[in-house]
Order: sequence, then C-alpha cells, then structure tokens
Amino acid sequence: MVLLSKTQSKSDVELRGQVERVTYHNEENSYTVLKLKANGNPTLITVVGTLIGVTAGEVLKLMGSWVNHAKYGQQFQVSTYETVVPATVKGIERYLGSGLIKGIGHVFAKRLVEKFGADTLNIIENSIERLSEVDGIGTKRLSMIQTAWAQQRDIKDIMLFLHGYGVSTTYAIKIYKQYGKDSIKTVQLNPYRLATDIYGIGFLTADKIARTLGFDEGSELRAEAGILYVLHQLADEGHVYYPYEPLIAKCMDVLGMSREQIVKAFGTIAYEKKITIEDISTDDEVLINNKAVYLTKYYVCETSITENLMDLYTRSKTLRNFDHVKALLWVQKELNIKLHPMQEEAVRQSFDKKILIITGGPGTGKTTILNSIIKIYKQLGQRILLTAPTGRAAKRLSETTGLEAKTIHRLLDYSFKDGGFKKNDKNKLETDLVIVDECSMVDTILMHHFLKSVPAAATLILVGDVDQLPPVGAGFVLRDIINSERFPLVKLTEIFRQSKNSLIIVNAHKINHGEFPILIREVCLHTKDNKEAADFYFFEIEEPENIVKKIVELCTTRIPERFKLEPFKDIQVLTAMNRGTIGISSMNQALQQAMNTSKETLERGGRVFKVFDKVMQLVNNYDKDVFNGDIGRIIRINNELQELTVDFDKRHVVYDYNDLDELTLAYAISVHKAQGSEFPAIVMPIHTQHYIMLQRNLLYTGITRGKKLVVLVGTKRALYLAIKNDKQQLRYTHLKNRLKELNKK
DNA sequence: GGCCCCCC
Repeated sequence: MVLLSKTQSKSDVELRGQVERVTYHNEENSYTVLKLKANGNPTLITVVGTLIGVTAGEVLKLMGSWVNHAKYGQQFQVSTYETVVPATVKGIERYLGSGLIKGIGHVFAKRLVEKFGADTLNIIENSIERLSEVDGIGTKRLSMIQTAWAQQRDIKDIMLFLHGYGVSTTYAIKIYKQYGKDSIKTVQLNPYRLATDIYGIGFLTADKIARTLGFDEGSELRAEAGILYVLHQLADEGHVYYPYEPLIAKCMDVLGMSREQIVKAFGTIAYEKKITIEDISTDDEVLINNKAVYLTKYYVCETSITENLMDLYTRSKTLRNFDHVKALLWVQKELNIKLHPMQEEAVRQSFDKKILIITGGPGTGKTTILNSIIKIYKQLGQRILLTAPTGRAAKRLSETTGLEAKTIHRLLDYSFKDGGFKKNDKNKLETDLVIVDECSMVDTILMHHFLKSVPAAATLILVGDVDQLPPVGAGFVLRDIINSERFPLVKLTEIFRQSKNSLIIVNAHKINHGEFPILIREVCLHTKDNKEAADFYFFEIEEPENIVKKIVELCTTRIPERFKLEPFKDIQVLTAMNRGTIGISSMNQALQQAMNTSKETLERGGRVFKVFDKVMQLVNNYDKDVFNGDIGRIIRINNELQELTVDFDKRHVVYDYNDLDELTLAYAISVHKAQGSEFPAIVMPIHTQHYIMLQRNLLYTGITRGKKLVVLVGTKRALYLAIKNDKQQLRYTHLKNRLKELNKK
C-alpha cells in the first residue's frame, strides 16, 4: 500500500549530500535550514524542512522538492530524509566532531579517527569500551558518548520505521517527542493512540498504519478509536452529544463493524471516561432509549456552563445604590440620545440583574443600549471588559464604544505554546462588568472557558442575534441559554436604523418564520422613474452562467446608476460556497475581469492580484492591525521591494510577498465571512448548484448584511428550499434542558 | 446532491 503523508508528494525527488552547516534550527517545531554539499555540485544548496538531530558532516539522503523562495531563492524543501553514515575517514571525523554526540568535540573526533580510521563508527556501535584506548576518554566520558550515541540511533531507527509506513518526518518527530525511545513499541502495540496523542494525525491515518501493521478490521482497538473518531466528526457538524442508537448505526456504517463490537467498545471507552453516556429525559428531541453519548470533554463543558451560569446569576449584585430613574435621564442627556422604551428596559435590567441577554437583528439598537450601560457603569466607578469571539467583532465593538475590546481568546490570555487559557477558575478576570458581543458565534468549549474565568461578583451581558449562522464549533450556546428561559432577556424587534417599511426587514422576518419573501421583479430595478425605489429585488435566472453575467452587470452598471452606489465600496457580492460557477473563486475572477482593467498584476501560486483589486484579510494580524474579514483595496504592487500595499479604510498596510496568503480577492465573499459585517448593497446568487448550503440561517444572514439594498439572483426553487430548510438548526445539545432543570429537581 | 468557519 502506498501511503502519502501530508508533506510527501508524488513529485518528490531525491537529493544526497553532506551537511556543511546547520544555519537555523527551531527547537520547538524542528524547522531547520541547512547548507548541503551535494555530490558533483560546487555551490552549497539551501535545504529547509522539519529535521531533527542533524549535524554538520552528516550525509543525508533527502526526499523533497525544489521551491523558489522570494527572498532566499532556490531551496530544497524536505519531506522525508535518512541519514547515511559517512564512509570516509574525513567524513567520519567531521561527523563526530560536529557536536552530534555529547562528549565528543573536534579534538576527540580527530583522536578517534586517528586511532580507529574508517572503522571508528563500527567500534562505537559494537565495542564502545575500546574508546578508552584513546587518550582522555575515561569512564565518565565513555558513558556520555554511549548515551548520546544510543539516542541518535533511537531517533534514526524510529524515523526509518515510521517512514516505512509513510509518516513524514514532521510527524515522525512529533511522535518521537511524545513517546521517546519507546516510539516504535508504542505504535506497534496500539497505532490508534496516534489519533488521540498526536496533533495532526487522525483516525484515518492511524487506521492505515494499523492495517499495514496487520491489525484486523474488527479489532477492539479499532472500534474504540473509531467511535471517538465518529463522535469527533459529529462534533464538527455541531453536535455536543449524539443519541445512542443512531450513533451505533453510524459507527457500524463508518467502521464496517457489528453492533456487538460497537457496543462492547462503548463500554470500554465509557469506563476509561473518554465518553460519557447519560440518561436524559427531553421532550423535544428524538432520543431513542433516552441515552445521550458525549465525548467527555463536551459533557464537562455543558455541565460546567450550566453550573457557572446559575451560580453567577444567583450571587448578589455589588453595584452601589443609585437612583435608576435619574441615571436613565442622565445618560440620555450625556449621550444626546432618546432611548426607546425597550432600550430603556434593557439598561434598567442591567442595574439589578447579574446576567442579561440582549438579542435582536441588525439595526435594532443594541449599540445604543451598550453605550448607555457602559456610560453609567463607568460613572459608578465600575471596571468593564468588552469582548467578542472574532477579531473583527472585537474591533467593531471597540470602535462603537470607544473602549478597548479583545477577542475572547486574547481576553483569557490564550497561549498556543501552553495549549490553554491563562485565565480560568483559579485566575479570574478582574472586572465588575463583562460584555460579550456577537455571542451567537461562541461555541460550547469557548463558553465553558470564558464562564470559568468570570468572577462571581461580576455582571454578565450577552449580546447577539441567534437567527444568524450557528457557531463553527459544537453547540448553540446562546440559543440554548435564551430558550432555557432562566435569565432576563431583552428581545429587540423594533428597527431604528432602517425605515419600518423596508422590504429587507420584512423579508428577513418572513424568512425567519419560514415564509416566502415578497419579491419585486427586475423590471422595477430597471425603470429609473418610479419614485420610491424598493430595497429588495429578485432576478429569476436559471442558468448559472447567466447568473454570473447578471451579477457582473448589476455590480458594474445597474446598481451604481440606479442607486448612486459605488461599485467597489458599496456593493458586496455574497455567496454560499467556494466552488461552482456561482462560487466565490469563479465569481471573483469574473468580477475582477469586469471591474478592474489595471495592467499592474502580480501572480502568486496561481492567483492573480491587480492594483485596485478589492481584497480581504483572512487571519487576525495584530502587528498589522488587520483582522479576519477586513476588506480593503490594493493600491500598490512593488516588485522591487517585493511588497504589496493595501488600503484598509484609508489606512495603508504593507504586505511582504511572503504574506500574501493572508489575502484573498473580495469582490465576492462567503456569507460566513460576511457575518458580523454590513454593506450598503449586497448581491447574492441563489441556486440549487449550492444545494447543500441552502439553509434558512444562511439566507437570513446574507440578506441582513444589506443596509440599503438586497438583490437576489437565481431560482425561486432554490429560494424556497433555503427558506424551508432549517435542518442546520438541529444540533444535539442538552444545555437548554440542563439550565431548565438545575435546582428545580 | 456534501459545504461553510472561529480562535491562538
């Protein structure tokens, strides 16, 4: 069986040579840069990759590929390698003297080869006691050499063994770091451990290794690891637990095993506390046998969220006495605003409740409420923390409130190195009030960590729109907290920003209720003379190619002319998927071609950037102060400096050509990426080519991104399917019922 | 009919 691991590819070539020097070695991840003298090649070759224990003088047999690095030129990128013991006396001397073996330096290396010649390595390997024949090598140094040599040999044996099963050097090193000299034995005994112990190796890879090692398809170890794999997959789909019987059926199907084998393995891993099986009673889920199976991690999170919330809620409030009516009058005067009764109610609740939930769609006045609460709390000398799950949301929260806001990860002081949050139940946040915005995006695990670190005396305000897309991770925390009806909730429905007869808002509500939206046909968008233009249009087009054509036309001419909107700044195309004719990449190409005629281009890895292109940042970059989802325009491509400059809202950010994978074209972006942003106009294809993504939340999130104009282009059938499909809403979670039942039993 | 995506 041919196994290709992540870093290996079929186009790998072989390169042999002696290591001249190791230029760079990162202890943490083993990333190495070295200079290699290859046979018959006068110039030194730069070799990069994950290597361990490699030293100057060693002869390497490398597998990998040639790459062209913008700064450093041609390099050989290693996927796997083997060390070849040097054969010549000179080679052996350099090899031993390179610092490879603790206890041997240049001097002793020289003395050793003088004494034993080409036989030196053989002697170290087989009759090491003979080293004491060399001047200056006593028992102490001898044992040092012996230990170091054995370790080197272990590493090499392990590499060789793992390479034999297609595991790349990167993973081989991780495995070695985890299991040490017992690596081979450990893997042979239970290769499935790799799936849980080694980050980056999943069940499928471990299973392949196991099968090559001769493990039976029906082995108990396979069943146990397989069930955990299936549960992880289900968690990826959003489920915090899965009902017992359907889970068994899934496992039987995925693993090709019998019911008996699965049930038996359930018992074993439940006993090992890897999973938790709970009898739960619930009225709103189809739970056969009323048994829920959790990965224990999620069980712990769900129960801890429940307890922490109820505990926090029932503690007493430490806010000092003040006149609530006066405070409300004062804040409106200070901020020069008039609070709507519902907004006033929200602010008032924040005075005497420990937990408050504020929910509502875009433009319902959440920001005004928050600003009022913050103003009053500040006046009362309270400490305030603001946070949100994404970098962009945090930035926006900071902009609208004028206070610092951090991502939840940053607030909790997440450390990648230590793999955890420094803030927790032992080291809590120091605050009197903490506000979480865009809370609908917070998943079960993050909420667990967050709540652990909220001090008992603090007030917690959760803000979000549950009708938007559910979190990426497992659970639907905000929805469950709201539906538990245990906490004060202010549900904002009144629209402040948009006019009340806006079709965008009317249709957003209709879609949320599973009703078909009111559609204005294209003719209205084409006539320039109707006085009051509507803000929601639908163009019925069947062919995906024609949808693209229509969208290009809308973005370049129709909308700019009719609504006086700027194509780049004001109009955003949103789509559900990356792939397909109406997917992100294809639409970006079409729109780039139509909207940007600049000849100044830059090609990188098959992608083309042009000056004036609309681009989006894909990761949070705190050095550059740009965040995942930020949209800007390329204003300069400088080939000399190998730099590209992007204008983000009048702020110029410079990218080295090596950082360009942080950017993507943004004429069309996914609805997911647009979550948390708003645009004057959005244009969105809706077609069965995106069948799998036709979901109610997605459509709702998409259209509510538009402030002044929404144009849908596609088929009524696709629109209908999206509205009727609220399947995405079904996530197996038990948080709502836990909250309902706690202290009520 | 098989996809979207957060954080460090």
